[in-house]
Amino acid sequence: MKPAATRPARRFDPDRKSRIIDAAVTVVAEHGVAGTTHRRIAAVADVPLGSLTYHFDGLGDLLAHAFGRHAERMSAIYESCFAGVRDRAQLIDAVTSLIHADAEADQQDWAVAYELYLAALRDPALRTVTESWMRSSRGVLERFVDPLTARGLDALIEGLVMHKTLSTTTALSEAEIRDLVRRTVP
Amino acid sequence: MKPAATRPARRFDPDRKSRIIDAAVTVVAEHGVAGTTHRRIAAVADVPLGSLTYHFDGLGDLLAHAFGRHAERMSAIYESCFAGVRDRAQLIDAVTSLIHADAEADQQDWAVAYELYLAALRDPALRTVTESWMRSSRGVLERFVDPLTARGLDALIEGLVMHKTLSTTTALSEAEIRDLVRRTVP
DNA sequence: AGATCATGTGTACGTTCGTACATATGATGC
DNA sequence: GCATCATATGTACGAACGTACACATGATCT
Repeated sequence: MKPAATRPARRFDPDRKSRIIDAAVTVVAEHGVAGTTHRRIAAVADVPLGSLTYHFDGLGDLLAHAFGRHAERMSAIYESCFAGVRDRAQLIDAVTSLIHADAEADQQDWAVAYELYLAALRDPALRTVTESWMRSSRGVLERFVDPLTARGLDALIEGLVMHKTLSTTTALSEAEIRDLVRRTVP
Repeated sequence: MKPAATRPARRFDPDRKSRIIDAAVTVVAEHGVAGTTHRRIAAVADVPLGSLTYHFDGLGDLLAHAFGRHAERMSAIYESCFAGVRDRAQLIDAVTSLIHADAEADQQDWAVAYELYLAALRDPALRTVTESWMRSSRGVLERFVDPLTARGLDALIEGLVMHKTLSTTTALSEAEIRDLVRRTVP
């Protein structure tokens, strides 16, 4: 008989490493990079503490993986958001809905993105992640508009979402957002 | 005779509290909120460790003061940047130079601002600081344009500066920035 | 079935943190 | 000049952190 109830002894958990990365993203979303610790991630992923240092080369390495995964997910969201765009009007609609949060990206997703930006500002090892994410999002926009307009749209999205996320009082209406978006698209 | 050279015994330092706040801003700029500790601030301000808990009600209180001071300084920069603006062309020039970092705000100032945004996202006590700072910067712009345009400009500034701060590779030229700014100003 | 060994985990260590508090200090009233 | 007390500071403590490592575990091979 097994030594029942003494040890869960959960072994052979094939996508444990992947689950740890997801847990790390969750913890960053909830507590920020500053509040992200091995122990919290382990608790969310439901794995022992030692499992983190076993699979990853320290907390920095784990954070890099987490941000990388988040960037991939955000890229996918961008991709699907602009998938059916055919003309200028549809592009404006897509950007507007992305900002107005009718799209798939919620408040927490953007919060993680901002955490990444700030972390990358101080940790050069994360620059590759931000660079590739920016290139990806800009690349999607460049299918429809010239590079400069793409930069402008990217910045406008970032800025409006950030203000929307922070400002508790007065949110911009969808019509107002569309108005602003339309101005930057020639 | 005094017990020379044993104790500096620096007492009655009238603007010590203010100096501690400045030191806190410096530490946040260099190490981020995550790397901001009592001990580091004390070292920069050149005061004993106990002085921080004496003058402030914990680290959170000190951070709030630091962010408040930074917001004031940024408001002053905005103010002086738009002081001589008379017409649309001058407004566009002012915004462009603010983004292009010919203005007084340097990279570190913006970094602190982003730290504040992120911290406020999780700490409601900091919301008052961000709210007043946003109201202030928006108020300056609203002297020249309608409220919606002010929001758009504010977001564009934030987004472009953020991308500029992060992206190491390709920076936008001043002419390109001016082009984008001109589009959002009707 | 039993020996073997790569794979995985519990625990303990050294460090650093925020904070509290007993004590030192010097300005002030007598 | 001396006692007094608000002001300021050095130090110590408990908690939480990242990380390392000795040991348990079960798949694999003979």
